Amino acid sequence: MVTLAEVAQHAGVSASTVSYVLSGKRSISANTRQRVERSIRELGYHPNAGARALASSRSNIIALMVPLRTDMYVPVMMEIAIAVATTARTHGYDVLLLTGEEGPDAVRRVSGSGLADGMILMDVELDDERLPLLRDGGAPGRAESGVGDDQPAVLIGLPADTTGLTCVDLDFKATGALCVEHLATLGHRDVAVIGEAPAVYERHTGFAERTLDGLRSRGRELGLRLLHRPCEGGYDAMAATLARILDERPGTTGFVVQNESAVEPLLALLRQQGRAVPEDVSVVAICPEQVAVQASVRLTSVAIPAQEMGRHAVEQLVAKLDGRGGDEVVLLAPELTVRASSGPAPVQ
Amino acid sequence: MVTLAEVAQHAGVSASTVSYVLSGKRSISANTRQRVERSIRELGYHPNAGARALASSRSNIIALMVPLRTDMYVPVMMEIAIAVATTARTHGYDVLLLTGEEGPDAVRRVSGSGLADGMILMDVELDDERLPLLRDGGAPGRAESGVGDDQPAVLIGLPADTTGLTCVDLDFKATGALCVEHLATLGHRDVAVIGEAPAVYERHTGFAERTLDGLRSRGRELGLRLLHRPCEGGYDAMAATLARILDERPGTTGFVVQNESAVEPLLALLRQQGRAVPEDVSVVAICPEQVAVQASVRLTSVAIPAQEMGRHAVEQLVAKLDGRGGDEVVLLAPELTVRASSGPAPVQ
DNA sequence: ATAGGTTGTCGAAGCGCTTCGACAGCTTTC
DNA sequence: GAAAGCTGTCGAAGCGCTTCGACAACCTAT
Repeated sequence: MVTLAEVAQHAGVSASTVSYVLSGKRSISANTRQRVERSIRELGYHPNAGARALASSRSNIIALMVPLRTDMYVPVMMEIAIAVATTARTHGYDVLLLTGEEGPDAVRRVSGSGLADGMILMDVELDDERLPLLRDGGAPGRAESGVGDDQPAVLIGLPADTTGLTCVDLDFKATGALCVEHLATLGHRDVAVIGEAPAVYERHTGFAERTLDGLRSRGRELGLRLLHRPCEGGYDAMAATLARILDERPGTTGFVVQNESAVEPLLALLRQQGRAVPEDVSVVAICPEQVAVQASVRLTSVAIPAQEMGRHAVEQLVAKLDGRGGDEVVLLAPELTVRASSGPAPVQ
Repeated sequence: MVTLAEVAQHAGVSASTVSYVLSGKRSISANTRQRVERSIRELGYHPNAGARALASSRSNIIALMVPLRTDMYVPVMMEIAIAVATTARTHGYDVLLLTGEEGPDAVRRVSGSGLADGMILMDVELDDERLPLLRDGGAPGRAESGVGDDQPAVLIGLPADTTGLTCVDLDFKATGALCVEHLATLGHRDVAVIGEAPAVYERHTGFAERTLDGLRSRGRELGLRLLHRPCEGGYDAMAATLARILDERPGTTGFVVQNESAVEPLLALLRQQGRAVPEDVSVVAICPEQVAVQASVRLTSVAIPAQEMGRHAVEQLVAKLDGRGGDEVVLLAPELTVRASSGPAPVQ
């Protein structure tokens, strides 16, 4: 293991000079800098992370807490995680992967031990247990949580109460609104919403409820008749759900699908029943681009901008860590792309 | 920030005593231990990770390098990553998430800086650039790589040359063999293999080639006629591939699918062409369980034991870090589960 | 009773880095 | 031409922990 001191000796300068070359926190003459850089290269020096963290009380690590369950949106989660890791590196940070398993304890552990400088939380519930630990010392007094030095954090997702929190998310309410608008414009009156698995709603995951809110309130304004049904992924569950929907509202011509693992089953079932897409029924999905273009019918969809969310979250967090306070809540505007799965409602 | 010294003072003992209570490396009287533990609880003490790493030259962190690309097996990757994180925690380790982007440099950086105690690499290519950095100081002399103190590592996947490396993987050769055996037993003679995207083969990812090897050699023994076609995911690509296959071998009655994003398109296309599954054609998939049971036809499949691979990898690595050298190469035995997508070959 | 073990605790050194204050040698300013 | 300000470098303190050797206090075996 090469140390700072060895580099210093090799370059004929003091240790502090090498440190300043590395950090750029004091000016160094071009000459000295070059000698030091050369020594660093020749000796293959890498600063020791532990020593650095100890001396500077900065670990240059961001913790990312991903959901443990894999019952939804796996590709989205993965894409976010990778975007976070990649973006973090461009800012000189590494990423520590935490699972939701430990819950609030993980937050305490990481923040107490100085393992990470800040954290990014995914899969935030409306009233998440971890939030009290993250709010910056706002209203309820100091000793509210035990984490005195508030842990800089960014949420991907939106809890019920965002005071004192920084959040990044797709604007799911606008997303819902956009979907029904599109269908309404095409003349559809009876629209069914294939939602996430019931468990997702029971958990009070914000995005599912916000989407529904957007769908409903805009749907009402536009005079649509909306039927919402949660649905587990897979063919069988979708078959049952579809049967119920068509039983209740035989005139349904528009579908909004939020559960990506219900998309392909739905298309197959519709085909099987002789309902042509988009001639007889239109389908709008809320899903990653890739799913939309790879489906058996190219789907009209609102994309979930996973990468952008990950990138944004990191940038907000880095801004916080640098003392530049970022915005509080960033909602990314949804974009609907028209593809081959939606068209004018059939004349009755 | 509570420090060791504060805990020591609060408990009326010396700092080293507290340290020994924490590490258990020396015996401590029950009385003292309890006093110290009480102080730790009352003060909410968490050892500082940096200081600990510096003093002990152990970070208690495992680095996990995931592929940057998301062109294949995303759910598998995610499941492995989560299993790694979860298992690591049970051994007192945290997980650092690295993307393949940095390549060999990431290995050098992490191992040089002491950021992690060991690493787990996924998506290993047959002749991976990162391997020379990981082989323990074997044949080619000391200065072979620049990483003198060899970085303990475990690969998930199998490179061409495994000397000096610890690897965990599904036995893909046996997997391929198992698939053709199943089809042969059912009386199928003409079998088509829907492979991964061409890029996966060009990259010389071990598992794809090993599967093919197993399929071919066992297929030959059983007297099958095998046709292998790489295939991008999605409906259009699958349609083109299927057309070519049926054009070339109209008598094809068996399919082995390795690309999970080709599964559903294939089923849809077969249905569309009036070929019933499993009456007219049989389909065997190599995919995670979840995909197999959620498909529109419950698929006969060989499962990819993602969780088990992740868990195994961590356990091997922890064993290495504890000085108990693990096995060198662990190949998990494949298991074929018969479901509704395979049946006797039609009589011609 | 005495030499030799155990057991439980402490003090101090040191891990490799950052950072503060000091200062030598300049240049600028009136 | 002295005061004031830069610039570039160094030495030393210290970050919070682990770990080694020392040693008091006790417990055996002779």
